[in-house]
Amino acid sequence: MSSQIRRTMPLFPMGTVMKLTDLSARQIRYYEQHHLITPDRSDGNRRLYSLNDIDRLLEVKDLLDQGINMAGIKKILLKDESQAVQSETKESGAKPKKEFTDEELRKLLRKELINAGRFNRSSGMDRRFFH
Amino acid sequence: MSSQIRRTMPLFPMGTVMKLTDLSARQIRYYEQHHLITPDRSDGNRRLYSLNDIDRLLEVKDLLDQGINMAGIKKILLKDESQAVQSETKESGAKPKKEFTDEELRKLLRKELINAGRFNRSSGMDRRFFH
DNA sequence: ATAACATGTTATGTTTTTTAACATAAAAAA
DNA sequence: TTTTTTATGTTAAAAAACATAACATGTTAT
Repeated sequence: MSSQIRRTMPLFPMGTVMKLTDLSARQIRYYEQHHLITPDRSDGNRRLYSLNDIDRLLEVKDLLDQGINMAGIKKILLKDESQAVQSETKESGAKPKKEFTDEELRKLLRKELINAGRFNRSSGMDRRFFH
Repeated sequence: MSSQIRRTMPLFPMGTVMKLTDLSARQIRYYEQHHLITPDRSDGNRRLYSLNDIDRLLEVKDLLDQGINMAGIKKILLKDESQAVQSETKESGAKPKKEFTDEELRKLLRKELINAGRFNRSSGMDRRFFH
């Protein structure tokens, strides 16, 4: 339930996303224009990308590498979303939206960050090897 | 092996870290002054924090909340690191350091980002609910 | 009461990001 | 084969974020 919060949380600025995806800022904004991603904004209007956004960008990149053009990519990536909107609106009509305070979000995120990659830790090895 | 890369990778700028940890920029830099974290820098000298840095900051915060002062926190958090340095230097003396190209790092990270939180996905539900 | 601590505040300079426009090579359509 | 559309590069100006450093201040310990 709370798991989605992490992956949709606006965390990364443009510069980081460029490096993670190896896409240019121009490309990343272009894909946004085409509604393939919808990053959040900071108070100062800076784009902030989530892990889901990055996933999506990497999908776009893969598809482009396969020679598929924007039109095709949109069909592929945005098609089950229209369905999703339907099922979501249906559902959200049924149950009331659960809201979180900033504090609650922070706590959830903290737990999840601590757990993220936990499975990689063989009993504190990381602490030994990486200050 | 590659797992550490993710947690030590410089990803988050100050603003994000402030929100994730609920610490002030001043505090975060202060803890750095005391060597409790050692964030990387961007080309333009901006601090970039890793998941490990954030973990560490949250540890510091907890300890402070418990009334422990910097001196104590340093003892607690930096003590097994000196040991770590030993065992690390020992080991690194034995085996040659494995280096990665930017490209390799990107690929590793991509895989790990895709996997990060994978266990939260019940067969694409997220895609349905959180485009 | 004094000193040391932990953090806030302010000032100034630098880096990063944004938006918007213009440019262009390659692909698609005419 | 021209013409149009696509996908992306480049550039410029303004705004936001961040860096460092100095000074200020409420607490805690001596």
